[in-house]
Amino acid sequence: MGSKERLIEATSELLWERGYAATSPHDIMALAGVGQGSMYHHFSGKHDLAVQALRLSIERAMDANGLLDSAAQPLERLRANLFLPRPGVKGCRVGRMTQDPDVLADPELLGLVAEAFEQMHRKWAETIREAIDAGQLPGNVDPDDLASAFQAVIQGGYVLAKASGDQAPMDAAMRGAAALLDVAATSAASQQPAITAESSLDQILRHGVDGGEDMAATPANRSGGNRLGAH
Amino acid sequence: MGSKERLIEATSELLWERGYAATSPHDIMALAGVGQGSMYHHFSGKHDLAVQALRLSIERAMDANGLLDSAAQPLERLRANLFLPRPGVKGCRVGRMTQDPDVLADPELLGLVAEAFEQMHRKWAETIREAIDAGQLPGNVDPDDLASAFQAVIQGGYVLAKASGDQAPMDAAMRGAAALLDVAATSAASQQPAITAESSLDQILRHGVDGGEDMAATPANRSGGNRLGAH
DNA sequence: GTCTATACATAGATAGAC
DNA sequence: GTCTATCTATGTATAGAC
Repeated sequence: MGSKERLIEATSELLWERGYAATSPHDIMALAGVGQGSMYHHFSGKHDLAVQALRLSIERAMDANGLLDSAAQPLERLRANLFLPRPGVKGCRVGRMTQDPDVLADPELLGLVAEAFEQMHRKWAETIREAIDAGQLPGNVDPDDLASAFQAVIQGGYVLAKASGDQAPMDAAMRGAAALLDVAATSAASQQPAITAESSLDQILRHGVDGGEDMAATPANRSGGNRLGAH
Repeated sequence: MGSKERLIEATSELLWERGYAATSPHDIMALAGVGQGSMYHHFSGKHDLAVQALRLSIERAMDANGLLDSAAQPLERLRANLFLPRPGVKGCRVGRMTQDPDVLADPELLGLVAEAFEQMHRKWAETIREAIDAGQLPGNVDPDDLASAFQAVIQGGYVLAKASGDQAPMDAAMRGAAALLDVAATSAASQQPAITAESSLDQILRHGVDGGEDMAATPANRSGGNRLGAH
């Protein structure tokens, strides 16, 4: 690995650990093990170095979330992505940048971060749409809103973990989000059957218990079978 | 307002806008309109100033979330708190601190942040417990997990808003979280009635519509009924 | 209590030798 | 391509006058 790559790697690490504003060229050179001459030969300065390092970090972060693109059932992809191992206490390489004043003031750096979040949002929303289409989630939730909520719970999970110095609150947040997702999935699965079952009860009550016809083949029966099959 | 108060107010604002590491004593003095002599007379240094300013910020942030302690129905308090107006693009005065390297390295500052998050967590969890006890949320969700999820979705909402420079993604995240909460509430509301309805149906089915023998009361039927009750 | 003057380290970048 | 030397501005704090 040449000096240039080592400098990019070092910058990427320091951007993660200390952010942009608090990282000095001196820190980078020390971690990369190169002198000032090399750094200013390969890069125009701190900004240039940060742009290239951030591109690398974002590329890696997107790859780590490739699970959303897998071939599994959409609902399962959502759950699996929530429970992806994430280094809460170290924080998010990308989300971290949003709190750095010098990043916010730098259109190029901020643009990279914004684009990354938009791209992840599209992935989440697409998978949620598939889940709704497959009847795995209720049709009355907005996929874009839900996508933002999942992005937020992950980013916020990092914040909780860093605040406490402990992974536990982030894991708890993911479990809480997954629990709500499960309730929604159950609701979607029971929606059609539940309505049917209720109306069949209404029918029975309306027609009387000894009315007679078709009992075994009631929707209630099928609903039980469908629900088992759905999961 | 004396120099001391002005200095604390100015520090509080700058901690919010630029964080701790990127805020210099010079910035603070300029914003407060006082000289160096005043600052080092009232405070031992930057750290001391930050501690007192952060205490103030936290106090205000807790007050802003006092809604969770209101007398309204617990579920409504949860929803209302999600939809509290929040300055997404400006970020969270408290959560912001978790991304500052100099805060993470300062036990006193980090301790204040950690304590604030714990306190908010207790508020959320307590309200969620009340909602479950009131039958407004399903009994099988963990209040602590759900509390962490709500804290995270808010903190993450700030991150999304700062990344995009737009309040919209944060609002979307809150709507998404509220939608999941609503599904859970609907599920809880239908739970008790559902059990009753289902068990009455089971009874009808078990005793037979035509006086017959248990044909309708197959395991498949009961499993469908039980699942409605259990979830 | 508040001011100005001063001190010392670090940030970020340039110059020029090898 | 890489190194050391140098430069200017800023961060953080102290000294001492008023």
